Amino acid sequence: MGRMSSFERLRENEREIRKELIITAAMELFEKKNFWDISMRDIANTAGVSASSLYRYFPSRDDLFIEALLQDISHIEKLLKERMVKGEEGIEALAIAVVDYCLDNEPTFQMMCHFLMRGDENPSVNEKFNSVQLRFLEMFEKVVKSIAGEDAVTEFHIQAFFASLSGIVMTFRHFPGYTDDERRAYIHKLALLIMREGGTIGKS
Amino acid sequence: MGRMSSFERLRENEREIRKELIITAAMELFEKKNFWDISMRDIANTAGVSASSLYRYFPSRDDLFIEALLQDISHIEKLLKERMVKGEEGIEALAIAVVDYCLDNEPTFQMMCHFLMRGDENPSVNEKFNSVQLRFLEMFEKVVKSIAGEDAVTEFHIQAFFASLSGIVMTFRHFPGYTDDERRAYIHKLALLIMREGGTIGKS
DNA sequence: TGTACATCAGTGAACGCGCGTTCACTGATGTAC
DNA sequence: TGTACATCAGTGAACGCGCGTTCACTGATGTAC
Repeated sequence: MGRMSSFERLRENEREIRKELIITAAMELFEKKNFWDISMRDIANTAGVSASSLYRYFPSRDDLFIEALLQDISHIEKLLKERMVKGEEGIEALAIAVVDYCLDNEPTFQMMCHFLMRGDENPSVNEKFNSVQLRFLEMFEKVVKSIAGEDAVTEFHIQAFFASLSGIVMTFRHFPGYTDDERRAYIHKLALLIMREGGTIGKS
Repeated sequence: MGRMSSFERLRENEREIRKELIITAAMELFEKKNFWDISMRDIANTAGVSASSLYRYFPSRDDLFIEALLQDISHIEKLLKERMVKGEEGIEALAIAVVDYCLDNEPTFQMMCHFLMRGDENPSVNEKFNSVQLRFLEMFEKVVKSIAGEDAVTEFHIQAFFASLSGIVMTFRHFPGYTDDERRAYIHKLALLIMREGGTIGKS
């Protein structure tokens, strides 16, 4: 960044605050809409600015949402840690917590899947998402190790583990013929199955 | 359907054949394009008809692709069985085969994820996709049981199992910093981890 | 103190695009009597 | 055999939409001298 006058720093701060406000507006919309149905105009309206203003702060819609995703990481981390402190313990409780987060924050989950699926297009967006993905996995690693101990688990296990959970959520999130609660219970069950007995299939 | 004259039956057959040709055209495009970048006009051009003609056969784009997905099921089933016959054996080989299919047929995988993620919108499409999803899972169940035996596995295991594989593929399909081959090897590794030692995390 | 200039947040209007889909129509084929 | 009618595949042109994004501009604030 180099030297900055106090004024410059102040302006820079204000700029960051405004970015923050825009992202907050976007995340408010998550309570009302699908990730895919949120337009730049929606976000602008919610933030109380014009659509063109958004482009002063984010080069594109994708860039904006990547930053929202970045926010979510710390949000999730905090939430998981809280749940762990509250007496729920062990990797299995963590898995349930992760699943619940995905179910209770659909647009975040949609957003993540969106970026995972589109591995092409704008290279700058891609690069940003890649680093977000890495931070995600690091965050999970950190949380798992704080529960199971430093050496109990390899990086690979953790990765396989969280990727599996998202697959289960994705596959059964709208499974037909159940109420929301039943679906959640079902997903919990499958998640625990993976955690506990993944390896026992066909071995008995 | 009731009684049909021979002429009516003939016409009905021709109609089915034309539908087939359209779907084939769509699947040809899978070799060139993303699922999301294939437009009705693209399909029409490839099939050698006008875009408006497609609507004589399919009420909407989604309906068209659902039928393509339906085709894929039998395609995958055949392919998995072939691989199993060729001497590769066991659930683990099956997992690798499934992963490979997803990696080698990106647009099919994208299409599946697309419908899994959009659990709203057109209800008729939804209903169709739900039945496709059920058939998918039944197909996997059938294949697994033909390998591991009728009673070796529960429905739940199989579901958790395939959902996990798709999660792993989705998460690491574009993981940065690897070549395609390395990525594939990495995904194989994670898939096998889930199959073999899912339950051992944090238990040692 | 005043004047000329630079910076930047913010805006309304418009661009440009491509999409899925519909519409009114043609022309071929078969049917009824 | 001929005539009137029904059915349906197929089409080109257009609809209608909403999107992300850009543009030319205003107005406030700070800076240089």
